[in-house]
Amino acid sequence: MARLPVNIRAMLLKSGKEQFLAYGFEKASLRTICKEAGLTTGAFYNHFSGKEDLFSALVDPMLRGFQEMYRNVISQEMTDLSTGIDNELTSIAYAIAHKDEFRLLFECSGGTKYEGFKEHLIHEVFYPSYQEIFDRYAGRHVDPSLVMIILHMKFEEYMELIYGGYTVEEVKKMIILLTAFSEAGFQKLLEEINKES
Amino acid sequence: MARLPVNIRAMLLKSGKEQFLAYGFEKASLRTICKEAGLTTGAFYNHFSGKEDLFSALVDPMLRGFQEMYRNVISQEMTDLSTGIDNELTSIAYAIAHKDEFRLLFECSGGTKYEGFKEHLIHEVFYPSYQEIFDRYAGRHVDPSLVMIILHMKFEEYMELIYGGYTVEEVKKMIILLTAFSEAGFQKLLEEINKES
Amino acid sequence: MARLPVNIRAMLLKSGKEQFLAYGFEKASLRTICKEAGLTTGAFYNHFSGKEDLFSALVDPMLRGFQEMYRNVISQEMTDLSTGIDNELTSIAYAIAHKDEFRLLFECSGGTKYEGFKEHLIHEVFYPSYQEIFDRYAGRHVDPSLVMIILHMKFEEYMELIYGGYTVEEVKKMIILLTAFSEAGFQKLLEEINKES
Amino acid sequence: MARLPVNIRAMLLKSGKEQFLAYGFEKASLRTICKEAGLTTGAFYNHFSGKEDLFSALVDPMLRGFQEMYRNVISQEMTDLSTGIDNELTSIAYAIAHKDEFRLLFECSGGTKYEGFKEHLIHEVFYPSYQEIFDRYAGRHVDPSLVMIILHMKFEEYMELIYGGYTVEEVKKMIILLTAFSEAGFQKLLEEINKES
DNA sequence: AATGAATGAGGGTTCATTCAT
DNA sequence: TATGAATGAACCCTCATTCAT
Repeated sequence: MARLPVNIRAMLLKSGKEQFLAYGFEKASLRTICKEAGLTTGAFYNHFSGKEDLFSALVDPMLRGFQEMYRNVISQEMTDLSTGIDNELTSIAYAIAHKDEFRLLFECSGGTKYEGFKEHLIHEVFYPSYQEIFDRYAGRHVDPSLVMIILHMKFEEYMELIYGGYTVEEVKKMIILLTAFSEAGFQKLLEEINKES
Repeated sequence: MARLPVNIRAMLLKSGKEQFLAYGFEKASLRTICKEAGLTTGAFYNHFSGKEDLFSALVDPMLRGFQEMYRNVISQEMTDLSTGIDNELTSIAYAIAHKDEFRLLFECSGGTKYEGFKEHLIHEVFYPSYQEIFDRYAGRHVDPSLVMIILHMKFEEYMELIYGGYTVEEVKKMIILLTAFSEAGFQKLLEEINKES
Repeated sequence: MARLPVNIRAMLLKSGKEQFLAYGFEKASLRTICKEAGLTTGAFYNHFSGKEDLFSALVDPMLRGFQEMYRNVISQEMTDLSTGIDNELTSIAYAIAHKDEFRLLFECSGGTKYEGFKEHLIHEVFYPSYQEIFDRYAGRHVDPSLVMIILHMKFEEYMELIYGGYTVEEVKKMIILLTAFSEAGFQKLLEEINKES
Repeated sequence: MARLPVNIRAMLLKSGKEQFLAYGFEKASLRTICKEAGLTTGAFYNHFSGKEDLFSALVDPMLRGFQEMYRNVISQEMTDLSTGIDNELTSIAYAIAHKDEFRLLFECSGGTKYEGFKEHLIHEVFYPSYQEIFDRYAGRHVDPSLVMIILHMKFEEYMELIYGGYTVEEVKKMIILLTAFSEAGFQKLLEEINKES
């Protein structure tokens, strides 16, 4: 019996992505993933070493790409604060191009080694540079709680820009406005803080 | 044999809350919940009609209270914009007082009828009034996408204030600062929008 | 539907013993064990916490009993060498009374925490006292290799006495003869060794 | 692409031996055996007809050699009892030279047609001649149970000599001592038996 | 000779729920 | 009301073997 020349791996990635997005890693059924890809669960293991391996295959390439990109962005940011908007746009454009994988990572990774990635990102990756930028900009040590809250808000802004279904063009316009929003807000915040003390 | 006069229902609610918070609704094991409450799974069904009924019992009272409170708050807000900070504080104080239940609702409700409650709240409850307030304040129709993004950021701000482990006093101070942040940001945003058109 | 008042636990122990003896721990199928006991695999877990728990339940009581008995036997043996035959008989009678459990422990425990128990017994429990008795008896240090070989032979003797299907009476007669065999052999062995050096 | 002139069959035999020795026939994974031999499971079947065929190929040549050798040894033994030690040494030297295959046969053959080979050897091959030699030596019919037990002990002695990691020289010395042990023991045994009756 | 994909049954375990007692 | 045993389907994964290419 001739088998169709379809790329089985690609079909597994496709149905895996669908199921993981729909139910999360743990709840997603490998049986269903296989059924939708048209093979038995036994056959699955000729292509991936297990459920988590499939998840990794969906998420890892994007993750490595993002990390590399972020390294470039942050090194620029630390030397030249004015590159902010361009860098944000670069990051978000990348994320939009890998929207599904981001969602997998942030919202469907419970039970995998990627669980808690969002918190890791915020606390270990973004926060230190954020605090430093805030402190430098303010010329004093800014309350970490405030920094963290604003960072969370910023992160949520990104999420909406990524998941909102916007084109990169639309995102660009919005980022300009939202950056105006954030910077004006931050300046006002500093004024208030200085009034206090 | 005399039984201790403990309130079985209360113990189930307590261990249910613990397990749901720790593992989420779906992954939490009813067996474990019952074991921790000191009874068998069979006995459980004399007190609740099922796993989800227990979850509802944890979340529903708070939810009704919150909805009532929110109705009052929003009706004031619509008639007098200056009541903002007080109303926010009222809402957040309520949420802090029911922190666990909020977390159940927002982060542990996957698999229940409350799944997607956060999105429901944002889109169906908060968004309409937000859009109206923004439009009125701006004196023109503000891009719904922008409103939605800022609403999401605002929501994240609340989340952090609720979950951050702050006292109401600390929250009050932060809200004042963060309101300054938001309002200055919003004014700047309007300026930019008006420049564009 | 009335259930028969059979002791389910006992039936599981019975069919578990059968399957473990027939196929060993790893190859034995829990599904089959349950089927033979007349229940579903799900129900099994109301009685035991898992496959190995069932195995332990078969083997542990006997093991604890044997260890206690051995402690008594060996303390006598170390103070009075002439008690040998009685003590051997005591041990072997115990083992015969728990023949199946011994076989489980020695031949069917691969994959459980009891794996390698026979080697443990020989090397850690029997060998040290054997070496000491031999050395004392010979009045010099006996080659450990020889001691170990003779210990293995002794162990095999016990195995045959246990598994051979003999009554305790028959075993008693045989032990007397086999002890004569061993002791005469050992004396001769010592002569030869002394001749050498 | 030129393939290296390695002998695939030999590599399969090598990795098969390793895996079977390490995990036993049943638990050893054919996949792993093939992987270690550097080919796919599919290719395996061009060299062997199945898992058990590979096992046979490891064990059969040695087995035939041993059987032939044993026939010579036993025919001598039956005509001239004094050849005992030399014959034992011959057998054991053969076994040491094929130590791995012996272990495969005796300890790793569960699930193959060779399962129970040790018992077969003892009961069908060794026992008849042993009984005859004993009877002849004693000048009367010796209790088969005793013969069987002593045969088992003898067999265990051989096992230890084979697996103990000794050189043939060391084994020779030990056999002399152990034969003294056995023969003195056996003579004493006969005395006791004759006393009884 | 070799590949690699497929099979299909089987492995132990967990689950929310039911129900006779 | 409480018990604890039972259900039966689902979970991910492994296996020796087959076979078109």
